[in-house]
Amino acid sequence: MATETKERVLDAAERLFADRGFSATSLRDITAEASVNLASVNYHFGTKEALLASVLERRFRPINERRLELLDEIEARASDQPPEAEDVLRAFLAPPFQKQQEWGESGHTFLRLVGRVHAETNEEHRATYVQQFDEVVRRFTAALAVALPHLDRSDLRWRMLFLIGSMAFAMGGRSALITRDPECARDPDDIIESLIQFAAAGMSAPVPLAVPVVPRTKGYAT
Amino acid sequence: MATETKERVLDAAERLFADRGFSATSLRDITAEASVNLASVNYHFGTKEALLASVLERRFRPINERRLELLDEIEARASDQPPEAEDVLRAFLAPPFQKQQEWGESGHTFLRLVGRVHAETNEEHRATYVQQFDEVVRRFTAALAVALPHLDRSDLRWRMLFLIGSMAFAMGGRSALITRDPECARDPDDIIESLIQFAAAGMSAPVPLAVPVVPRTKGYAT
DNA sequence: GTATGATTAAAACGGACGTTTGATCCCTTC
DNA sequence: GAAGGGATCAAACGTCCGTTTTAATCATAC
Repeated sequence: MATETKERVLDAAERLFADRGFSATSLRDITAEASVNLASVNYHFGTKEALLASVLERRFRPINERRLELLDEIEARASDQPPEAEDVLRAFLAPPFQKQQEWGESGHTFLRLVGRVHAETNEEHRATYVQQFDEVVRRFTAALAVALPHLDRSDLRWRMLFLIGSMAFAMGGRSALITRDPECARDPDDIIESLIQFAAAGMSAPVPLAVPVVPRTKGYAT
Repeated sequence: MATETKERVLDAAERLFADRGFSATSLRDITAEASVNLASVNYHFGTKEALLASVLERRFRPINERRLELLDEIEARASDQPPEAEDVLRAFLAPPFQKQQEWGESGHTFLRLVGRVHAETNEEHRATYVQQFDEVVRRFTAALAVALPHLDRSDLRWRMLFLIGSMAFAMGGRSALITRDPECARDPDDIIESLIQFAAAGMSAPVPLAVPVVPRTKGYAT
């Protein structure tokens, strides 16, 4: 059956990419793990690169759809006043963790992969998935700009970068910092709440008065 | 000259590992970039893995020494009362960015590598550098536990994970979120300050169960 | 000048990689 | 039950990998 083989390959690739990274995982590893023939990857997906894109898209599409859905609700509910920053952050941060719970074990595997993909700076690889986030980033940046009017464009962008870093590491969740201490184990709902507390406070933090209101000119440094 | 070849290899490896990742970079890439013979890597470093360890150690040792030095000062200065969380965070976050400025271009390259290494979950690779952070993590965890007494052990660990995620992404700094917008360019000193604001607020955020929800003050200024 | 030990150079090693190829299977459709 | 076509299979393709080997080079001490 075609669909079964494709699913098995996707599952195995997701697991191995998450564990070892893209380059360090061979198609032979994947097909052995999936108990399918080596050639079936190229038959069904074309190339290894396209396989990675499929792995990511299978998970990210529903996550990003859910994010935008929640943001739509927030903006519809408070149409004339600015939305609460915490609500916007929740709409952004919660869906991956909730989908993880839906998806069970392979959902957890996927979150590790996400953390890894976020660190992939390779330009070619990045192009394969960056567009998946394009609309999400644009919409949430705009919503947060309204919810956090004390941040200028640059502050907002940088804090969003910090936010995404926190999220990526929370998703990975396998840092020795946490895993070595069984007392620190948490289920996804608690991680979401901790992360939202942290992120909401960080995003809402005042900016020091010294920061210039005037846009920074080029070559300002040194 | 022995030292010159080693340095050239370390510089090239640092640059290429940062750009492409460990597995995706071949020794032939590195030696071509460094204009040295292929065999010199194995001669001087033994294996590719050991080369990565050398690349990381060359940068991390002075950074972590500086971190501990600053923490020593803080703890000596306020020997009987708890230190300020922001000061502790600054001692942890500032050194990599300051060293980057000392080191110039290759310092910037290294920061990208750090972001990548933090996402490396491969167990064998991790073991090669985790011990470099062992004392740093232990000391700073203890200091933050004193500075932030409203956090229990688990909260503190998780927030430190979020913190390190923010730091790793700030170090990478090449996210499309930032690089696509020249207006958002910042020099390292400003990045440090932004990151410390974000991190201090996030780490200090109240814990919902322990403390009733504090109405968020719309912090426009201090 | 020559011996010596460290460094560089060139070439080759076996193996693993992503991908392609034809043959073969299996299931649908007539 | 024959035909057709998508799916699977074992095998092989050429390439690149990390590492090793062997020879040449260099500086220095005798």
